[in-house]
Amino acid sequence: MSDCAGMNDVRKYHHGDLKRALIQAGIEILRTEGLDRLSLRACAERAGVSHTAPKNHFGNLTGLLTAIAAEGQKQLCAAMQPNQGASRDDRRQAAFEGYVAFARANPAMFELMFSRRLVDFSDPVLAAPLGASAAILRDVSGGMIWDKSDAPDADKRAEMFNWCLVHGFATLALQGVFDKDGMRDIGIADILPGFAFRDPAAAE
Amino acid sequence: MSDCAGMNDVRKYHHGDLKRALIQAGIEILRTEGLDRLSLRACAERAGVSHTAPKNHFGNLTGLLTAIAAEGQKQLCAAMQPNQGASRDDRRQAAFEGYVAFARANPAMFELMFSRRLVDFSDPVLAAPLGASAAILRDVSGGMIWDKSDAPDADKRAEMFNWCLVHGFATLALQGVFDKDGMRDIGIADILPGFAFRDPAAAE
DNA sequence: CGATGTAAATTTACACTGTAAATATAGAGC
DNA sequence: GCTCTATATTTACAGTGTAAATTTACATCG
Repeated sequence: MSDCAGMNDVRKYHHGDLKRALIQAGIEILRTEGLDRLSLRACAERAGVSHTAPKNHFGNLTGLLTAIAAEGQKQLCAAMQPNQGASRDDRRQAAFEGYVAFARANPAMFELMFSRRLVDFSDPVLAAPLGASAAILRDVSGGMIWDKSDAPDADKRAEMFNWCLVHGFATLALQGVFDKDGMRDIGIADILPGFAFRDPAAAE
Repeated sequence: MSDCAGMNDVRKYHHGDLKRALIQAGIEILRTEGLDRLSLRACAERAGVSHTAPKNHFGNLTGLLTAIAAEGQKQLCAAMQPNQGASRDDRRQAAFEGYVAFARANPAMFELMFSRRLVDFSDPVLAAPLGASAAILRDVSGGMIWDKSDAPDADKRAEMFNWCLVHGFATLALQGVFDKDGMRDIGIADILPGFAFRDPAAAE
Protein backbone atom coordinates (compact mmCIF):
# COMPACT_ATOMS: atom_id res chain seq x y z
CA MET A 1 0.00 0.00 0.00
CA SER A 2 2.62 2.46 -1.00
CA ASP A 3 0.22 5.04 -2.43
CA CYS A 4 0.62 8.78 -2.41
CA ALA A 5 4.21 9.93 -2.40
CA GLY A 6 5.50 7.08 -0.35
CA MET A 7 7.01 9.16 2.39
CA ASN A 8 4.61 9.39 5.28
CA ASP A 9 1.57 7.26 4.70
CA VAL A 10 -0.93 8.87 7.02
CA ARG A 11 -4.19 8.86 5.10
CA LYS A 12 -5.99 11.95 6.25
CA TYR A 13 -8.55 14.27 4.80
CA HIS A 14 -5.91 16.76 3.91
CA HIS A 15 -3.43 14.87 1.86
CA GLY A 16 -0.44 16.88 2.92
CA ASP A 17 1.56 16.74 -0.28
CA LEU A 18 -1.10 16.26 -2.90
CA LYS A 19 0.58 18.56 -5.37
CA ARG A 20 3.65 16.41 -5.60
CA ALA A 21 1.60 13.22 -5.47
CA LEU A 22 -0.48 14.30 -8.46
CA ILE A 23 2.59 15.13 -10.52
CA GLN A 24 4.11 11.79 -9.59
CA ALA A 25 0.87 10.03 -10.52
CA GLY A 26 0.91 11.74 -13.88
CA ILE A 27 4.50 10.69 -14.53
CA GLU A 28 3.65 7.09 -13.73
CA ILE A 29 0.60 7.14 -15.96
CA LEU A 30 2.72 8.50 -18.79
CA ARG A 31 5.24 5.73 -18.30
CA THR A 32 2.82 2.85 -17.90
CA GLU A 33 -0.29 3.80 -19.88
CA GLY A 34 0.65 6.57 -22.27
CA LEU A 35 -0.40 10.12 -22.95
CA ASP A 36 -3.92 9.17 -24.00
CA ARG A 37 -4.71 7.87 -20.57
CA LEU A 38 -3.34 10.90 -18.76
CA SER A 39 -6.37 12.75 -17.40
CA LEU A 40 -7.20 14.85 -14.40
CA ARG A 41 -9.44 12.15 -13.06
CA ALA A 42 -6.87 9.41 -13.59
CA CYS A 43 -4.21 11.36 -11.69
CA ALA A 44 -6.65 12.08 -8.90
CA GLU A 45 -7.73 8.47 -8.64
CA ARG A 46 -4.14 7.25 -8.56
CA ALA A 47 -3.39 9.75 -5.81
CA GLY A 48 -6.44 8.52 -3.94
CA VAL A 49 -8.44 11.74 -3.95
CA SER A 50 -11.62 12.93 -5.59
CA HIS A 51 -11.49 14.02 -9.19
CA THR A 52 -11.90 17.69 -8.35
CA ALA A 53 -9.16 17.85 -5.75
CA PRO A 54 -6.45 18.85 -8.27
CA LYS A 55 -8.25 22.10 -8.94
CA ASN A 56 -7.10 23.52 -5.64
CA HIS A 57 -3.45 23.06 -6.57
CA PHE A 58 -3.31 23.49 -10.32
CA GLY A 59 -6.42 25.41 -11.29
CA ASN A 60 -7.21 23.32 -14.33
CA LEU A 61 -5.96 20.48 -16.47
CA THR A 62 -3.42 22.64 -18.25
CA GLY A 63 -1.90 23.60 -14.91
CA LEU A 64 -1.37 19.99 -13.93
CA LEU A 65 -0.03 18.95 -17.32
CA THR A 66 2.33 21.91 -17.33
CA ALA A 67 3.67 20.92 -13.92
CA ILE A 68 4.20 17.36 -15.15
CA ALA A 69 5.92 18.68 -18.28
CA ALA A 70 8.18 20.84 -16.13
CA GLU A 71 9.29 17.77 -14.24
CA GLY A 72 9.96 16.11 -17.60
CA GLN A 73 12.05 19.06 -18.72
CA LYS A 74 14.16 18.68 -15.61
CA GLN A 75 14.69 15.03 -16.43
CA LEU A 76 15.57 15.86 -20.03
CA CYS A 77 18.10 18.39 -18.81
CA ALA A 78 19.63 15.78 -16.53
CA ALA A 79 19.80 13.32 -19.41
CA MET A 80 21.89 15.80 -21.40
CA GLN A 81 24.57 16.21 -18.75
CA PRO A 82 28.06 15.08 -19.81
CA ASN A 83 30.65 13.37 -17.71
CA GLN A 84 32.80 15.66 -15.66
CA GLY A 85 35.75 17.12 -17.50
CA ALA A 86 34.43 16.19 -20.91
CA SER A 87 35.65 18.19 -23.89
CA ARG A 88 33.25 20.34 -25.82
CA ASP A 89 32.93 17.74 -28.53
CA ASP A 90 32.11 15.15 -25.92
CA ARG A 91 29.68 17.49 -24.22
CA ARG A 92 27.92 18.06 -27.49
CA GLN A 93 27.79 14.35 -28.13
CA ALA A 94 26.41 13.76 -24.65
CA ALA A 95 23.78 16.44 -25.05
CA PHE A 96 22.56 15.13 -28.39
CA GLU A 97 22.59 11.48 -27.47
CA GLY A 98 20.97 12.23 -24.14
CA TYR A 99 18.24 14.27 -25.78
CA VAL A 100 17.34 11.55 -28.24
CA ALA A 101 17.72 8.76 -25.69
CA PHE A 102 15.36 10.54 -23.32
CA ALA A 103 12.75 10.94 -26.04
CA ARG A 104 13.04 7.27 -26.92
CA ALA A 105 12.86 6.14 -23.31
CA ASN A 106 9.98 8.45 -22.41
CA PRO A 107 7.95 8.91 -25.58
CA ALA A 108 4.72 9.89 -23.85
CA MET A 109 6.41 12.40 -21.58
CA PHE A 110 8.40 13.83 -24.48
CA GLU A 111 5.27 14.28 -26.54
CA LEU A 112 3.54 16.03 -23.68
CA MET A 113 6.54 18.27 -23.00
CA PHE A 114 6.44 19.79 -26.46
CA SER A 115 2.70 19.85 -27.04
CA ARG A 116 1.48 23.41 -27.18
CA ARG A 117 -2.13 22.33 -26.86
CA LEU A 118 -1.57 20.60 -23.54
CA VAL A 119 1.10 22.72 -21.94
CA ASP A 120 1.19 26.43 -21.13
CA PHE A 121 4.67 27.49 -22.17
CA SER A 122 4.24 30.85 -20.50
CA ASP A 123 3.84 29.22 -17.10
CA PRO A 124 6.74 30.26 -14.83
CA VAL A 125 7.33 26.69 -13.68
CA LEU A 126 8.75 25.94 -17.11
CA ALA A 127 11.18 28.82 -17.22
CA ALA A 128 13.97 27.28 -15.16
CA PRO A 129 14.18 23.81 -16.75
CA LEU A 130 13.70 25.17 -20.28
CA GLY A 131 16.41 27.72 -19.62
CA ALA A 132 18.76 25.05 -18.31
CA SER A 133 18.37 22.95 -21.44
CA ALA A 134 18.91 26.00 -23.61
CA ALA A 135 22.05 26.75 -21.65
CA ILE A 136 23.46 23.32 -22.39
CA LEU A 137 22.77 23.72 -26.10
CA ARG A 138 24.34 27.16 -25.98
CA ASP A 139 27.41 25.78 -24.31
CA VAL A 140 27.99 23.06 -26.87
CA SER A 141 27.21 25.41 -29.77
CA GLY A 142 29.36 28.38 -28.85
CA GLY A 143 32.24 29.17 -31.16
CA MET A 144 31.14 26.69 -33.79
CA ILE A 145 32.77 27.35 -37.15
CA TRP A 146 30.69 27.01 -40.29
CA ASP A 147 29.84 29.12 -43.27
CA LYS A 148 27.67 31.40 -41.13
CA SER A 149 30.34 32.04 -38.53
CA ASP A 150 30.82 35.62 -39.61
CA ALA A 151 27.18 36.58 -39.08
CA PRO A 152 26.51 38.90 -36.15
CA ASP A 153 24.33 36.34 -34.34
CA ALA A 154 26.58 33.40 -35.13
CA ASP A 155 26.33 31.87 -31.67
CA LYS A 156 22.57 32.21 -31.54
CA ARG A 157 22.29 30.67 -34.97
CA ALA A 158 24.51 27.81 -33.97
CA GLU A 159 22.41 27.17 -30.89
CA MET A 160 19.23 27.21 -32.94
CA PHE A 161 20.82 24.96 -35.53
CA ASN A 162 21.70 22.31 -33.00
CA TRP A 163 18.40 22.55 -31.22
CA CYS A 164 16.42 22.18 -34.44
CA LEU A 165 18.50 19.26 -35.57
CA VAL A 166 18.26 17.25 -32.38
CA HIS A 167 14.63 18.07 -31.71
CA GLY A 168 13.62 17.31 -35.25
CA PHE A 169 15.43 14.01 -35.10
CA ALA A 170 13.82 13.03 -31.81
CA THR A 171 10.36 14.06 -32.95
CA LEU A 172 10.45 12.39 -36.33
CA ALA A 173 12.10 9.25 -35.04
CA LEU A 174 9.43 8.96 -32.38
CA GLN A 175 6.71 9.19 -34.98
CA GLY A 176 8.25 6.38 -36.92
CA VAL A 177 8.98 8.50 -39.95
CA PHE A 178 12.41 6.90 -40.24
CA ASP A 179 11.17 3.34 -39.89
CA LYS A 180 11.88 2.49 -43.49
CA ASP A 181 14.66 2.02 -45.99
CA GLY A 182 17.14 1.15 -43.29
CA MET A 183 16.95 4.61 -41.80
CA ARG A 184 16.03 3.10 -38.49
CA ASP A 185 19.63 2.26 -37.70
CA ILE A 186 20.95 5.74 -38.39
CA GLY A 187 21.45 7.65 -35.17
CA ILE A 188 21.76 11.31 -34.39
CA ALA A 189 25.53 11.02 -34.32
CA ASP A 190 25.47 9.72 -37.88
CA ILE A 191 23.93 12.84 -39.32
CA LEU A 192 25.42 15.47 -37.04
CA PRO A 193 28.05 17.38 -39.01
CA GLY A 194 31.44 17.58 -37.38
CA PHE A 195 31.83 21.33 -37.20
CA ALA A 196 35.06 22.80 -35.98
CA PHE A 197 35.39 25.26 -33.15
CA ARG A 198 37.03 28.60 -33.32
CA ASP A 199 39.39 27.99 -30.48
CA PRO A 200 40.21 24.30 -30.13
CA ALA A 201 41.98 25.04 -26.89
CA ALA A 202 38.75 26.40 -25.44
CA ALA A 203 37.01 23.14 -26.15
CA GLU A 204 38.35 21.76 -22.91
CA MET B 1 -20.77 17.70 -59.83
CA SER B 2 -19.05 18.02 -56.56
CA ASP B 3 -21.46 20.42 -54.83
CA CYS B 4 -20.95 19.15 -51.29
CA ALA B 5 -19.52 22.30 -49.77
CA GLY B 6 -21.97 24.91 -50.87
CA MET B 7 -22.07 24.62 -54.61
CA ASN B 8 -25.32 22.83 -55.20
CA ASP B 9 -27.18 22.90 -51.97
CA VAL B 10 -29.67 20.13 -52.52
CA ARG B 11 -30.14 18.84 -49.02
CA LYS B 12 -31.04 15.23 -49.34
CA TYR B 13 -30.91 12.30 -47.01
CA HIS B 14 -27.87 10.89 -48.69
CA HIS B 15 -25.38 13.67 -48.80
CA GLY B 16 -23.65 12.52 -51.92
CA ASP B 17 -20.10 13.55 -51.12
CA LEU B 18 -20.07 13.55 -47.36
CA LYS B 19 -16.57 12.15 -47.15
CA ARG B 20 -15.07 15.13 -48.89
CA ALA B 21 -17.40 17.52 -47.09
CA LEU B 22 -16.28 16.25 -43.70
CA ILE B 23 -12.61 16.62 -44.57
CA GLN B 24 -13.26 20.12 -45.85
CA ALA B 25 -15.18 20.95 -42.67
CA GLY B 26 -12.24 19.75 -40.61
CA ILE B 27 -9.81 21.88 -42.59
CA GLU B 28 -11.94 24.94 -42.06
CA ILE B 29 -12.28 24.29 -38.35
CA LEU B 30 -8.50 23.95 -38.09
CA ARG B 31 -8.04 27.25 -39.86
CA THR B 32 -10.68 29.24 -38.03
CA GLU B 33 -10.98 27.68 -34.58
CA GLY B 34 -7.87 25.60 -33.97
CA LEU B 35 -7.03 22.01 -33.21
CA ASP B 36 -8.79 22.00 -29.86
CA ARG B 37 -12.14 22.58 -31.48
CA LEU B 38 -11.69 19.90 -34.11
CA SER B 39 -14.05 17.10 -33.14
CA LEU B 40 -16.12 14.50 -34.89
CA ARG B 41 -19.29 16.25 -33.87
CA ALA B 42 -18.06 19.66 -34.95
CA CYS B 43 -17.17 18.35 -38.41
CA ALA B 44 -20.52 16.61 -38.71
CA GLU B 45 -22.43 19.70 -37.64
CA ARG B 46 -20.55 21.90 -40.08
CA ALA B 47 -21.32 19.42 -42.85
CA GLY B 48 -24.97 19.46 -41.83
CA VAL B 49 -25.29 15.81 -40.82
CA SER B 50 -25.79 13.94 -37.58
CA HIS B 51 -22.82 13.40 -35.35
CA THR B 52 -22.62 9.69 -36.11
CA ALA B 53 -22.68 10.03 -39.87
CA PRO B 54 -18.87 10.18 -40.17
CA LYS B 55 -18.61 6.66 -38.84
CA ASN B 56 -19.81 5.22 -42.14
CA HIS B 57 -16.95 6.85 -44.02
CA PHE B 58 -14.07 6.95 -41.58
CA GLY B 59 -14.81 4.34 -38.95
CA ASN B 60 -13.75 6.45 -36.03
CA LEU B 61 -12.24 9.78 -35.08
CA THR B 62 -8.72 8.68 -35.94
CA GLY B 63 -9.86 7.81 -39.45
CA LEU B 64 -11.28 11.27 -40.02
CA LEU B 65 -8.30 13.06 -38.51
CA THR B 66 -5.94 10.94 -40.59
CA ALA B 67 -7.83 11.85 -43.75
CA ILE B 68 -7.62 15.53 -42.82
CA ALA B 69 -3.92 15.16 -42.08
CA ALA B 70 -3.40 13.49 -45.45
CA GLU B 71 -4.93 16.51 -47.13
CA GLY B 72 -2.58 18.68 -45.10
CA GLN B 73 0.40 16.62 -46.21
CA LYS B 74 -0.61 17.22 -49.80
CA GLN B 75 -0.74 20.93 -49.15
CA LEU B 76 2.64 20.85 -47.42
CA CYS B 77 4.09 19.02 -50.38
CA ALA B 78 2.68 21.67 -52.71
CA ALA B 79 4.15 24.41 -50.53
CA MET B 80 7.62 22.92 -51.01
CA GLN B 81 7.51 22.97 -54.79
CA PRO B 82 10.15 25.18 -56.43
CA ASN B 83 9.79 27.28 -59.51
CA GLN B 84 10.31 25.47 -62.76
CA GLY B 85 13.91 25.16 -63.80
CA ALA B 86 15.28 26.08 -60.39
CA SER B 87 18.76 24.91 -59.48
CA ARG B 88 19.25 22.40 -56.72
CA ASP B 89 20.26 25.14 -54.32
CA ASP B 90 17.11 27.02 -55.19
CA ARG B 91 15.05 23.89 -54.87
CA ARG B 92 16.46 23.25 -51.46
CA GLN B 93 15.77 26.80 -50.46
CA ALA B 94 12.21 26.54 -51.76
CA ALA B 95 11.59 23.28 -49.93
CA PHE B 96 12.86 24.60 -46.62
CA GLU B 97 11.16 27.95 -46.80
CA GLY B 98 7.96 26.36 -48.00
CA TYR B 99 8.01 23.85 -45.18
CA VAL B 100 8.42 26.47 -42.50
CA ALA B 101 6.03 28.90 -44.15
CA PHE B 102 3.34 26.24 -44.32
CA ALA B 103 3.76 25.44 -40.64
CA ARG B 104 3.52 29.11 -39.75
CA ALA B 105 0.49 29.69 -41.95
CA ASN B 106 -1.32 26.54 -40.81
CA PRO B 107 -0.18 25.91 -37.24
CA ALA B 108 -3.20 23.82 -36.23
CA MET B 109 -3.02 21.66 -39.33
CA PHE B 110 0.73 21.23 -38.95
CA GLU B 111 0.34 20.15 -35.36
CA LEU B 112 -2.31 17.64 -36.32
CA MET B 113 -0.25 16.30 -39.22
CA PHE B 114 2.61 15.25 -36.98
CA SER B 115 0.67 14.17 -33.92
CA ARG B 116 1.02 10.46 -33.41
CA ARG B 117 -1.80 10.40 -30.90
CA LEU B 118 -4.33 11.80 -33.36
CA VAL B 119 -3.18 10.37 -36.65
CA ASP B 120 -2.64 6.78 -37.75
CA PHE B 121 0.61 6.91 -39.68
CA SER B 122 0.11 3.39 -40.95
CA ASP B 123 -3.06 4.40 -42.78
CA PRO B 124 -2.57 3.98 -46.54
CA VAL B 125 -4.05 7.40 -47.29
CA LEU B 126 -0.90 8.94 -45.85
CA ALA B 127 1.55 6.91 -47.90
CA ALA B 128 1.39 8.95 -51.10
CA PRO B 129 1.67 12.49 -49.70
CA LEU B 130 4.30 11.48 -47.14
CA GLY B 131 6.27 9.77 -49.86
CA ALA B 132 6.05 12.82 -52.07
CA SER B 133 7.45 15.08 -49.37
CA ALA B 134 10.21 12.61 -48.66
CA ALA B 135 11.02 12.56 -52.37
CA ILE B 136 11.46 16.32 -52.41
CA LEU B 137 13.79 16.19 -49.44
CA ARG B 138 15.70 13.37 -51.08
CA ASP B 139 16.04 15.36 -54.24
CA VAL B 140 17.47 18.43 -52.57
CA SER B 141 19.73 16.32 -50.32
CA GLY B 142 21.27 14.00 -52.90
CA GLY B 143 24.98 14.36 -53.47
CA MET B 144 25.46 16.74 -50.59
CA ILE B 145 29.10 17.01 -49.54
CA TRP B 146 29.95 17.13 -45.87
CA ASP B 147 32.19 15.25 -43.50
CA LYS B 148 29.93 12.19 -43.67
CA SER B 149 29.90 12.03 -47.45
CA ASP B 150 32.00 8.88 -47.50
CA ALA B 151 29.60 6.86 -45.37
CA PRO B 152 27.72 4.12 -47.20
CA ASP B 153 24.32 5.70 -46.54
CA ALA B 154 25.47 9.23 -47.25
CA ASP B 155 22.39 10.18 -49.23
CA LYS B 156 20.02 8.75 -46.65
CA ARG B 157 21.87 10.57 -43.91
CA ALA B 158 21.74 13.81 -45.82
CA GLU B 159 18.02 13.43 -46.33
CA MET B 160 17.51 12.74 -42.65
CA PHE B 161 19.71 15.64 -41.72
CA ASN B 162 17.70 18.09 -43.75
CA TRP B 163 14.39 16.70 -42.63
CA CYS B 164 15.36 16.89 -38.97
CA LEU B 165 16.65 20.40 -39.32
CA VAL B 166 13.63 21.84 -41.05
CA HIS B 167 11.07 19.94 -39.02
CA GLY B 168 12.78 20.81 -35.77
CA PHE B 169 12.85 24.44 -36.77
CA ALA B 170 9.20 24.50 -37.73
CA THR B 171 8.11 22.66 -34.60
CA LEU B 172 10.13 24.70 -32.14
CA ALA B 173 9.34 28.00 -33.81
CA LEU B 174 5.66 27.17 -33.68
CA GLN B 175 5.86 26.49 -29.98
CA GLY B 176 7.44 29.86 -29.40
CA VAL B 177 10.69 28.43 -28.12
CA PHE B 178 12.60 30.99 -30.19
CA ASP B 179 10.54 33.97 -29.09
CA LYS B 180 13.36 35.42 -27.04
CA ASP B 181 16.78 36.96 -27.28
CA GLY B 182 16.12 38.18 -30.80
CA MET B 183 15.95 34.65 -32.10
CA ARG B 184 12.54 35.40 -33.51
CA ASP B 185 14.01 37.15 -36.52
CA ILE B 186 16.34 34.31 -37.45
CA GLY B 187 14.88 32.23 -40.25
CA ILE B 188 15.56 28.75 -41.45
CA ALA B 189 17.82 30.10 -44.19
CA ASP B 190 19.98 31.75 -41.55
CA ILE B 191 20.93 28.52 -39.85
CA LEU B 192 20.97 26.18 -42.83
CA PRO B 193 24.61 25.38 -43.61
CA GLY B 194 25.64 25.94 -47.20
CA PHE B 195 26.83 22.48 -48.07
CA ALA B 196 28.39 21.85 -51.41
CA PHE B 197 27.27 19.22 -53.89
CA ARG B 198 29.38 16.51 -55.39
CA ASP B 199 28.63 17.38 -58.95
CA PRO B 200 27.83 21.07 -59.35
CA ALA B 201 26.80 20.42 -62.93
CA ALA B 202 24.11 18.05 -61.71
CA ALA B 203 22.66 20.80 -59.60
CA GLU B 204 20.75 22.06 -62.56
C1' DC C 1 -9.51 26.16 25.81
C1' DG C 2 -13.04 27.31 22.54
C1' DA C 3 -14.50 29.98 18.58
C1' DT C 4 -13.61 31.33 14.11
C1' DG C 5 -11.51 31.66 9.65
C1' DT C 6 -9.43 29.41 5.89
C1' DA C 7 -7.29 26.07 3.06
C1' DA C 8 -8.21 21.57 1.24
C1' DA C 9 -11.16 17.97 -0.21
C1' DT C 10 -15.81 16.18 -1.37
C1' DT C 11 -20.29 15.91 -3.49
C1' DT C 12 -23.22 17.10 -7.10
C1' DA C 13 -24.28 18.75 -11.50
C1' DC C 14 -23.51 19.94 -16.28
C1' DA C 15 -21.92 20.33 -21.05
C1' DC C 16 -19.17 18.09 -24.08
C1' DT C 17 -16.70 14.17 -26.25
C1' DG C 18 -16.42 9.41 -29.06
C1' DT C 19 -18.63 5.11 -29.74
C1' DA C 20 -22.03 1.50 -30.19
C1' DA C 21 -26.63 -0.44 -31.37
C1' DA C 22 -30.95 -0.19 -33.32
C1' DT C 23 -33.69 2.16 -36.62
C1' DA C 24 -35.04 4.79 -40.76
C1' DT C 25 -34.28 6.29 -45.48
C1' DA C 26 -33.12 6.43 -50.30
C1' DG C 27 -31.34 4.71 -54.25
C1' DA C 28 -29.38 0.73 -57.25
C1' DG C 29 -30.05 -3.61 -59.55
C1' DC C 30 -32.72 -7.27 -60.98
C1' DG D 1 -42.27 -3.45 -58.22
C1' DC D 2 -39.39 -5.77 -55.30
C1' DT D 3 -35.45 -6.55 -52.45
C1' DC D 4 -30.72 -5.39 -51.05
C1' DT D 5 -27.48 -2.36 -49.41
C1' DA D 6 -25.11 1.76 -48.44
C1' DT D 7 -26.03 5.83 -45.92
C1' DA D 8 -27.82 8.63 -42.27
C1' DT D 9 -30.49 9.13 -37.91
C1' DT D 10 -31.97 8.35 -33.28
C1' DT D 11 -30.96 6.89 -28.86
C1' DA D 12 -28.01 5.54 -25.28
C1' DC D 13 -23.78 5.29 -22.62
C1' DA D 14 -19.19 5.85 -20.52
C1' DG D 15 -15.81 9.11 -20.15
C1' DT D 16 -13.86 13.90 -19.89
C1' DG D 17 -13.02 18.87 -17.59
C1' DT D 18 -15.14 22.39 -14.99
C1' DA D 19 -18.06 24.96 -11.84
C1' DA D 20 -20.75 25.58 -7.50
C1' DA D 21 -22.07 24.38 -3.12
C1' DT D 22 -20.77 21.70 0.82
C1' DT D 23 -17.97 19.32 4.20
C1' DT D 24 -13.78 18.58 6.73
C1' DA D 25 -9.63 19.56 9.27
C1' DC D 26 -6.26 22.48 10.68
C1' DA D 27 -4.30 27.02 12.21
C1' DT D 28 -4.87 31.19 14.35
C1' DC D 29 -6.35 34.15 17.79
C1' DG D 30 -9.27 36.01 21.74
